[in-house]
Amino acid sequence: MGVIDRKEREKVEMKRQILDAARSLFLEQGFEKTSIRNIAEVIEYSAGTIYLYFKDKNEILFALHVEAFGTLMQAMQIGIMNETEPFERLVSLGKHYLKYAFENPELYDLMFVMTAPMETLECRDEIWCDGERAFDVLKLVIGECMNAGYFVGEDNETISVMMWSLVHGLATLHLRRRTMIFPEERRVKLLED
Amino acid sequence: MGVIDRKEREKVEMKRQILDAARSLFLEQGFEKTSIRNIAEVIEYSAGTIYLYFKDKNEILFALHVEAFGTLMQAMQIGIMNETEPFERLVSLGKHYLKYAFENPELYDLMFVMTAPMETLECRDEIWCDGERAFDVLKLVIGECMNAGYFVGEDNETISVMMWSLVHGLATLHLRRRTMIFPEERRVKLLED
DNA sequence: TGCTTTTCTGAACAGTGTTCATTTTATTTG
DNA sequence: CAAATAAAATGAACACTGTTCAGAAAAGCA
Repeated sequence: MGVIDRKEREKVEMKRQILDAARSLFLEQGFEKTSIRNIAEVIEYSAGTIYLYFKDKNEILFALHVEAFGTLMQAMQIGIMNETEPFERLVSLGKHYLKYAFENPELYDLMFVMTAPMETLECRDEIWCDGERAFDVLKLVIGECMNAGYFVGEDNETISVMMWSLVHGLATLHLRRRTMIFPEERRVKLLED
Repeated sequence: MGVIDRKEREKVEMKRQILDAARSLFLEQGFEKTSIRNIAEVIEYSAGTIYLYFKDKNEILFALHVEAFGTLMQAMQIGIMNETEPFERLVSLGKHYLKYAFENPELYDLMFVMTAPMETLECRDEIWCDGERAFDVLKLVIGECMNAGYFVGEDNETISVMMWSLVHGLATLHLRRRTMIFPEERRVKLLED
């Protein structure tokens, strides 16, 4: 029965097609302004067909959310690999995080800002375990820094929250305002001592 | 002609009624899920009537946005009044900012997160001048701190952006996740040295 | 009282997410 | 190969959305 294997492949390929079209449209004109019919038109199917592959418009968003977290994690991993000295690692991690946010502003939005349509869904818990894994990476790097004598007398988790807050705040403020003209990089270096 | 004065009063009162109903519904079920007909039903008028007082659903959101910034500014002013020593002022400012964000989570969202429906409008510039005034307050307080010898060798604007990023990040992360269980206050104190 | 202006309504339009009976297409069986 | 069965795709339909606008109702003025 090679047929059922092929069917399976066709199914995931169809999902891919839908997700690609959806991402492109979401990032181009936003989630709310993109209709199922729009997506259907792009992939040249009828609107109803999409509901054979995703039960919801929200489920499409959710799938894209998971993907986006995957690529962010990848970017963070690269940030870690590049440096060996603990503190430099932290700086590199921050830089790559911001780089990702600035290069994929709409995706970043989709990950951290657009909770609104999600919280209707019951996925609220599972959706953030990706986020927590990213947070674990940060805690790990900061742990190294503490071992190297950097944040003396402070709690790891506290420092991690601080760091993430700082960088996340930097990201969202930048994405929503011009406030800082260009030198994002210098800031990352200046901030810790 | 006291009549036209009364008409004017009735007009602003009607606007108030609409805004109150809209705020309540927005904060309760979200912007997108609230329809003009919902608002109309609450104030016991027909849907069309609302368009005699606001040209858009977005304009209603905009009006609420302005109001929310007003109350935030108020909260910040109180934060400043309470302390005289520059650094304690900064801490108090941060605390009151966070307090406001945590006590009015949906309003905070409305101010800083829900840009999505706004950016369609041309108001992008005027809408943020409120935000910049709040930022000016921060710069002022930080300026005092620098005079008192706190952030040596750093740029005022840079520090201000850092501070705001940190606090804003803290706010949004907290509003979107449980991550930090309770001790938000201690953090504000720990962070600067 | 009539006449004018303001306020309000409710039907209409084009769009939305979603469902489902029906038709088209693909696979398996005789 | 043809008939029967299973799978996939359609498009009409439903209840909703924001928004507009001709006409009805109310209020102000002479």
